[in-house]
Amino acid sequence: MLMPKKKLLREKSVKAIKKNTPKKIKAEKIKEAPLLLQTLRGMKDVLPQDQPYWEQVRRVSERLARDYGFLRLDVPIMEYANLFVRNIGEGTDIVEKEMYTFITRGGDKVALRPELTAGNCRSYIQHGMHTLSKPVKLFSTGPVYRYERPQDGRYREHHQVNFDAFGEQDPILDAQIIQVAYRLVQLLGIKSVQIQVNSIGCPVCRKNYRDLLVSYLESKKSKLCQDCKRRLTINPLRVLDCKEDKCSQIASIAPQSVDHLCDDCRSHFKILLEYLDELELPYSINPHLVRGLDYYTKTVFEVWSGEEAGKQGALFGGGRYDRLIKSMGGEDTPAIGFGMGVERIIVEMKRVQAKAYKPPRPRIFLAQLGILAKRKSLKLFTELEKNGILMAESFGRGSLKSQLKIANRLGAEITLILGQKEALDGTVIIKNMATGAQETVDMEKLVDIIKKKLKTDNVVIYHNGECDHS
RNA sequence: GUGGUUAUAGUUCAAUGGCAGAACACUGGUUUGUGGUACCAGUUACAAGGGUCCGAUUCCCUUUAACCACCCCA
Repeated sequence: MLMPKKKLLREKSVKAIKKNTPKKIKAEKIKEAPLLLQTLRGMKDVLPQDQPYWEQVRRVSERLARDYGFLRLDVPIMEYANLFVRNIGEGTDIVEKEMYTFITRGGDKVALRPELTAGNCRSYIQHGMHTLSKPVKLFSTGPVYRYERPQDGRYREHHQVNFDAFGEQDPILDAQIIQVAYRLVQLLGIKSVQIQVNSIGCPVCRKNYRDLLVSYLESKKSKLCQDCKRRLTINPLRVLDCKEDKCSQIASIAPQSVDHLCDDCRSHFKILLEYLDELELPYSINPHLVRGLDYYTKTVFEVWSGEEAGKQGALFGGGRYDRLIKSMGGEDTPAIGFGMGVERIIVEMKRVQAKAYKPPRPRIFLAQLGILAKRKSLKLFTELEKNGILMAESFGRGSLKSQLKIANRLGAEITLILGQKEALDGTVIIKNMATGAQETVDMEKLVDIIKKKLKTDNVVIYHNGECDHS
């Protein structure tokens, strides 16, 4: 029942136009920016001072992707809106009120992606990746967009790191994905975490369970909070992780999904737990763990910070989505994956004082004095750079004093001084910043001498940042 | 989307219904081509708009934004 790709795509675009013409925004509601010098609400600049954390996340996740055989996939940040509406679920808040949806000049109803999985699946089908040897493991990372009220670590534009594996239903893949998630936080320096797992079953046993749960909750309906009364019809599973005391009490004695799985799902879950035991992961079964997106089946999991599953929320999570590819019009392909929010994990890294990436720092400062020297210094810098010697400079500054001040602040071990006299003689002064000793050397021999000095001083040229891969 | 707290310099914080202050940071200087400390000097702010008032950064309203709790999720 594989629909022709072109037809599938065209059908979507036509639907997209017909369905849901955009609600007209009243003219007076359209706001011009009061201040141009301000980021949009919920959007954030990643400043140089925060880059070490971002770089750490990039390095660690790319390394894990490589080590566990995940190939990188990048897909556009925009897709037909219906790709998300249909696959994430029409009733979910994400598509109902949080998507950035708009009509293009060409009349296509499109959306900025609110998550990565749907686009990855689209790409998987569109490019016939089912012909690759299974499992097809994909790593993706990039911005996603949700129009919601911002808070610390939660933005309208945030970045996710995603690991997905397609085409393998063996629970060993579930275990491996969870292991990757665990390794990821470990390598990021968040040592104290707990993994919670649950199984919400396949569509069949899930529906049976859901009916059971609803009838149970109906009997207690009067005691539920307002939100949960609403959830009861929209997404009853969500009642299970309501934080209201009265609801969680009711939830605590509610029927549990793990007790009502079909044979296949139960054995899948049982084998997964055996693998997790074998991996010695700090996991626990949380029968109240349900995830917000409609496409999940069987295994769902979350990574929590701290030893106890206390008040703190999940850092990130994921699960199995065995039906998604097929429902999108692809071959029946089981899949599992997880997504991690970068901003949120960085908040946690800072909280636990995790190590961030330290870029290589220049050990040498190049100072110049006088018009001729200034002119020559530009080229000298390049000559040294070509030889792999990393330097700092402050060409715009005039006085030697201020340049040495900078050199000192940057912690340079050596300052090269090129003055008027040296520029004429074809020499350079090498000044040891620790001792203050100076020597004048021939410009020709400079590269060799520097290299030698850096070596004997036990300084590695281009020494690598301290990205701990223990 | 709901409720709450907040908004003063690049940063962290003061004070005040009547000329807005510190620390750190930044720039320069303390003689002519030499850094860390010290000293001196300088740049930079009342989020935006309206109202009350002789006068508002201060009181009130609106907007915008940040943060917190919901909601939801990463």
